[in-house]
Amino acid sequence: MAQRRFRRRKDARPGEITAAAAALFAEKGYAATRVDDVARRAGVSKGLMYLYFRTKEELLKSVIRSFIEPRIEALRQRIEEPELSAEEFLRGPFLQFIRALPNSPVHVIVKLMVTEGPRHPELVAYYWNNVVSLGLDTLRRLLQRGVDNGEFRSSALQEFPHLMIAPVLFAVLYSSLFGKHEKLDTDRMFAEHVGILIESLKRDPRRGDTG
Amino acid sequence: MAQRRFRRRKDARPGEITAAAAALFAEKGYAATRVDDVARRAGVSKGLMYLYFRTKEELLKSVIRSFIEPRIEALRQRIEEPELSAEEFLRGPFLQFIRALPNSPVHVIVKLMVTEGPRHPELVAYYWNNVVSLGLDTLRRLLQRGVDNGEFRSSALQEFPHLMIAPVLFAVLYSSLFGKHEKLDTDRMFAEHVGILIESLKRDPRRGDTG
Amino acid sequence: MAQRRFRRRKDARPGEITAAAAALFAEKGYAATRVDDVARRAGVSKGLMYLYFRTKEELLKSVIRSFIEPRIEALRQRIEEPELSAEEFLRGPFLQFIRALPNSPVHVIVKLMVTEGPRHPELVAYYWNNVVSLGLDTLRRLLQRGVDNGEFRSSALQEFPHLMIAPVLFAVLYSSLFGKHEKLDTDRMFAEHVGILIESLKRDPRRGDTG
Amino acid sequence: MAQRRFRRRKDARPGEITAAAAALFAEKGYAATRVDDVARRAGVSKGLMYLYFRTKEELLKSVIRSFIEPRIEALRQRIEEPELSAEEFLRGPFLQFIRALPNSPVHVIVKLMVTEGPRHPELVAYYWNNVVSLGLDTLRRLLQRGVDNGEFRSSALQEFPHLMIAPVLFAVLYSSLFGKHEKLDTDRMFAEHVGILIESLKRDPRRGDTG
DNA sequence: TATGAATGAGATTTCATTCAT
DNA sequence: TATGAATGAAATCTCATTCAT
Repeated sequence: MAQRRFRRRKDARPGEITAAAAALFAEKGYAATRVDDVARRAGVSKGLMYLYFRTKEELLKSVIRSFIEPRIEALRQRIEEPELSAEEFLRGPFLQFIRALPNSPVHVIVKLMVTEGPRHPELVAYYWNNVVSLGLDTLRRLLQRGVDNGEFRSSALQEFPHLMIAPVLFAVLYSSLFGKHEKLDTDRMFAEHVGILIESLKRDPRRGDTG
Repeated sequence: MAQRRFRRRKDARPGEITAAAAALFAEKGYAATRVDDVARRAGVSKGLMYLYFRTKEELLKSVIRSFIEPRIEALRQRIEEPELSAEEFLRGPFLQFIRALPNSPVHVIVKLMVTEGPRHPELVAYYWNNVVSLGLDTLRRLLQRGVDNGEFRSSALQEFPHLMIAPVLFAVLYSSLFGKHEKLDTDRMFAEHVGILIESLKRDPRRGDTG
Repeated sequence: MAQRRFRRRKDARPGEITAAAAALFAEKGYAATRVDDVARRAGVSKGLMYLYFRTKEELLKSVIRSFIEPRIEALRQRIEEPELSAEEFLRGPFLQFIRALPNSPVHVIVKLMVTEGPRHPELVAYYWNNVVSLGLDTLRRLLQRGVDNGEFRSSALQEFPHLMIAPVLFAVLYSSLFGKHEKLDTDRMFAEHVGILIESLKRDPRRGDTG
Repeated sequence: MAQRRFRRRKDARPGEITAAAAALFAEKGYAATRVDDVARRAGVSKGLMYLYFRTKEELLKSVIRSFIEPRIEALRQRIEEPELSAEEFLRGPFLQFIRALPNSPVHVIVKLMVTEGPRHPELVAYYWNNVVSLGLDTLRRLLQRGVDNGEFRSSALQEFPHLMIAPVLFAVLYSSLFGKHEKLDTDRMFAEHVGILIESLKRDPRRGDTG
């Protein structure tokens, strides 16, 4: 009988609010975003927000979790694709994966971690445990497989797989900050990057050395 | 009996205040730092702050400028050291330069640019013009010298010198965020990074390729 | 047990606040009135004030408008009462109108215009358009009617209807300033004033002259 | 021996400061004028101001006194010019006197009295005693002389000489506020005003009446 | 659930006044 | 005298949070 046409399913609400918050946090930063703004963008009253998130900080945590959680599984699954050689994996799925990142909302979480991380150690720990160390382990295992295969030489990259993803972090921040000044062709840059890595991994161990 | 409230040192004050602000901005972020805090840390009254900086934003701009200005000259001077070969330059002064960065206050400016940049395009432009594009140009010229020398092959790195410094940005942020979780040996990582770069630049052009 | 803090009367609030502000501005002047005072007098929190008026200046403008708007129509309507001769109008409704002014809150707006006008040209323009020039026009039309009637001679008063209301401004300010020193009987003074005006308007044009 | 070329006579200082303050108070109002502004305009350091005027209020009082004092004598002297008939006096010296006012700095004191008077009763009393009541008395004596002469009839103007100067107050404020909207020809308006007054004072007492 | 008016603590900013020099 | 850097109390303004409805 009543007017229930415009009533949304209430279960969608928290997600909608989190999404609105994520967009605004990315745009203006956490501190500069007013709860009012989030409510307006989510099409919800301010009071309702406090029904789902007890404080603004809760909202921040929710935003961060909402970015990490759906990606954990994806990350885990990408790990071993045993049909491919290590080099094929790097030139294929790995390159494809990192190419997608600059156009994805990772920049949101990167910015939030950079700005708010120092005041929220538990978020940092959560992110480190569920994303960073997981990712680094995966890369290490990949390199090890290459070494075991005989594809790759043993190298310091196994200690510093960070170097494999550093350009991704760089590209994400660079594009978001200096996009107006320089349009970075991240696709080609990442291809070059992977090329360099593989070159190094495959080089004749008798030559070259490292400081 | 001592405490002399009026210290009369007009010339030193702006610098002292800027330094205090920089420290706090780095620690807690711009928004979360109260003008009061800066004043207290600088050992100065709140009112005096507004004698030197008309608004909190002016203070931010001053902090950013104070980081950039003294480094512009340093950057310019480091450019060409003609006695060295390009490779020697990379393994010597360049490596030394980037090794110093994670322990320097760069992380302050990186964080500030990431957080406040989007709302202060003129600061971003200033930083891009005076630091970023200058640095990239320098690297490009170095690579070109190597190519002209016959030391290096011609490569896509000339288009993407960004890859040469990406690990620095990475390390700065990584250490500041995850320092508690992993102590990154940036000295060795950077050495490995330079090694990889040179290996790539020197490799026999008949082999290798790029995706 | 009673005091209900939330009174929920959105529609009434702006008016209540404006009224409180008007009273205080009149009493102490705009600059010397603190927003806090207005809030307290309106029985409202400081924060709420800024929900309705974005700055203290907005509040001032609102006060001024609140004085002018309701009077515009009154002014318009008083214009022509065709059953009365021009003289009858002056001795009747006109006299009655100006007699009411010194006891009305006009002094508030007069003071505010005098003090704050110079820094708010748009308010001055608004007041001039909606009150002053309207009033002067009305007086001119009245005089013209008298001339057309044959009641009045044609005179310089038609150019300077200002002279007809100058005593009102005078009385308003004089009473508010020197009320303690001299109690001015404005009723009788205005009657004398109207008498003088009519005497002048009706005099035999062959006699008298003007410097 | 020393550099005393630029040293002003210290006795001129207070006057210079008062003049600067008067100009600024007139322009922006007392409250909106900063002590700093006055110092700058007077070409003096802020500290020095406090040597001559212990508080900002002292400065205000000084400004007001500086306007009143030099005019008291002038007013007294203008009183009786026995060679002239009352009408000649009104059409001559009186008209000339009031014509000068709108172009003089009276508007400064008028504004200051209107705005600051309510909070400084002693200033109001001072002004009333030394200017207002003095002026009204003078006008009353003039009218009395006319009546005694047989020039004028006895009238309510003797009770309300205020009506004789009301247009002056009006013109001063009107010009200062609405000068941009209407350029008032105060010379002609005052002439008309005096004409009306004299007409009334001289009219045949058998006719006319006053409500 | 849902609203948004209302609060109040706390932030930024202003400015008369002081005081070492 | 003369300066102007420095102070601090008080003003304006902001915003996360509450709560009557």
